[in-house]
Amino acid sequence: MPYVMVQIPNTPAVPPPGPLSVPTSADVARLAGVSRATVSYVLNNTSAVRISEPTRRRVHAAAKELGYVPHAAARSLRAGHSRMVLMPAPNVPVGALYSQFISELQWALGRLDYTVVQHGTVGPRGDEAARAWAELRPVAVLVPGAGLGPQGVALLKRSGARAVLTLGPERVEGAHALLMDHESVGHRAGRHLYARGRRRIGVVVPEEPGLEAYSRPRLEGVRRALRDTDATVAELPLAYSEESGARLAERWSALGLDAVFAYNDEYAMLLMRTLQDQGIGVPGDTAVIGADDLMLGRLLRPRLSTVRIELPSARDLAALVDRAVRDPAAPPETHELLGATVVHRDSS
Amino acid sequence: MPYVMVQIPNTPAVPPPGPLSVPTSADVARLAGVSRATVSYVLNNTSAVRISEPTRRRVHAAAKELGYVPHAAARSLRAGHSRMVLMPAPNVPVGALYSQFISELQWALGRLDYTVVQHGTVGPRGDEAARAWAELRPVAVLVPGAGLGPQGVALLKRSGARAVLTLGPERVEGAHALLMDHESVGHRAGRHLYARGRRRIGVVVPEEPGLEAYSRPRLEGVRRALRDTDATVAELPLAYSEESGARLAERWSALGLDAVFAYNDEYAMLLMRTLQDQGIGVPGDTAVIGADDLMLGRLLRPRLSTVRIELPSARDLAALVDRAVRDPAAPPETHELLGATVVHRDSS
DNA sequence: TTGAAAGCGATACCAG
DNA sequence: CTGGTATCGCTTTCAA
Repeated sequence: MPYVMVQIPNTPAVPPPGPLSVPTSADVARLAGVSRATVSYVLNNTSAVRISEPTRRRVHAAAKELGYVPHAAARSLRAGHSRMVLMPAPNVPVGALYSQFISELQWALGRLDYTVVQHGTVGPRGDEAARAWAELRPVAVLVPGAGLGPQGVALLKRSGARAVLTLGPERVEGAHALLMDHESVGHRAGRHLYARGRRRIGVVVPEEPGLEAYSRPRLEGVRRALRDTDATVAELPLAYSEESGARLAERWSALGLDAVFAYNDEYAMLLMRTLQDQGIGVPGDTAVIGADDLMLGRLLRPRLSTVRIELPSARDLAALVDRAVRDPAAPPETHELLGATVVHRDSS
Repeated sequence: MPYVMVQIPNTPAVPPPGPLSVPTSADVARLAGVSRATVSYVLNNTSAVRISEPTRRRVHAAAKELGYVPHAAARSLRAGHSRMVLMPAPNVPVGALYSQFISELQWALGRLDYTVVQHGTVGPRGDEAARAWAELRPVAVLVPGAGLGPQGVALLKRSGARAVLTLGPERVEGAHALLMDHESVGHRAGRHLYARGRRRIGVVVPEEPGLEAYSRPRLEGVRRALRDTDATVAELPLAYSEESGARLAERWSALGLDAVFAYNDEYAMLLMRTLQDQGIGVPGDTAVIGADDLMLGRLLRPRLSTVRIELPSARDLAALVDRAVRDPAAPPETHELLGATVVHRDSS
């Protein structure tokens, strides 16, 4: 004989024991002897509704006793929106400068009551990753670097993102752009070296994958600075290892360069060391300039010249995100962040 | 006369136009002329159900046309679980070593089909933050550093986390522990300096907030190494700036130290530079040893001695997370990650 | 092979 | 002041 399973709606005969099941607002309601609606009102301090003080206390007590934590997904499903700002987690080793910036940005957005999540993306292609990001229905997406194309932006917006901001070398259709003009970093370096009388100029290009987005524009910037001059530019692949540095230094006299822009301060330190070990004088034989203005550079001897990059203030950027979220219809803004300035020390 | 609003369930008279609303599976179903169930079957390749090829194609076409992206929150709400592994985003400037490790871990967990989310926490207190993490109902939580207490762990578990792992100086009740034994880092350094004949030993303690979790154990390790010997230990507060370094160096002869463990390689570089600028010989007058074995140290002259820290392999750690998730009932494991070894170069 | 419907957890209407 | 209930988007039995 077939039997029928009868499920009593919303009221299991025995409350499921212990840590086996996660407490819900219904559990809190049951324990407090009120309805789920009341629980919701109390825990969210809904001002449109007055709940008596004894009831409030019972609800709070019940919630604490059960260790109740609201379910963010359920809440935002119901609400139709969240306050999640999504950023892809960097998948290349990223400098101290940048991680610091991320931290500050998180803090600043937190002040505005946003929650920042960094999503660990598998593939390097932004437009595919955009799909994974869109599944989380973030209210805003902040994408550093290149890789996100117009269709990625469109996908995110169709999925409810009220603002998409890119932080990178070029504008992307439909997104607010914070142009980090790495080309101008190279340009400043090239102009500086030229002004110092150098004419045969090398540019370090890191061999580590994932840095092309920065190294290419920097190289192009140097090229542009020296176009229509009597100076020449040589591209110098270099991995961040002593061996690679030594190999480059050995070839140095054959290269006949009198100056080098070393991509950043860390590569500059590596190169300076290996040049000095080869008996090549800095800045006498070869001038060296880095970028990023790390503490590191000030500690080297000779002190390292560098191109300092002014990152946008985290608070300003957070405010921009907030404005964009509040007014999604506004046309995408473009901000030029050209804070590249040469800090001339002793190595150039 | 009162009027009644009749809402036709699930079938708005006019499909909402354009990008105003986010397409749902119901929209896909309507466009493809099938039911929502069928859409779900097709898009998830449900093997228990056979769907005719023409239907599949219609569904896929409709999904693509609408730019449909499934709603992760709704899905995991229904499913009752997610594959999200949550980590707090570091809120202190963290070394290159560590960011590299995070990247690899994300990749390794991605291979196991987990999604890693770094949550930007506001307060530094882990137990309060735990509540915010719990709202996201992650399947596992991976917490570096100290700050998460037993009640934080309990809260996360009650909220459905099948595994909580801490990556830090000490065990936490209820969580799997990967003990990063910073005390032994200090111990190795102290023993090394003692063996090299040094007796008046300084230990740099960074003044930057947030690093105490690491600097305290390292200091204690040195103390332990030198207990019951004729050596003395002096605590040296130092901020990561040239001025702070210079101030410390000026006091140096008054301090009468013949060796120093400089917290890590970066602080060691700072200190070495300011000592040398004061005419204090390294290692002649004062031996210096750092930690972390950064490239940086090999490029200094004298080459920097250091304590190398073996981080666990990201793949192993990912596998551990996976095991813990699969078998939440298993008792918490404790893994000692004592990979601290002295790399003796020229500065000590 | 496809469709109808229940329900995951939380919120906000409306009625009592 | 409080409770019932529809709803968000999706998956998954159960029926047809």
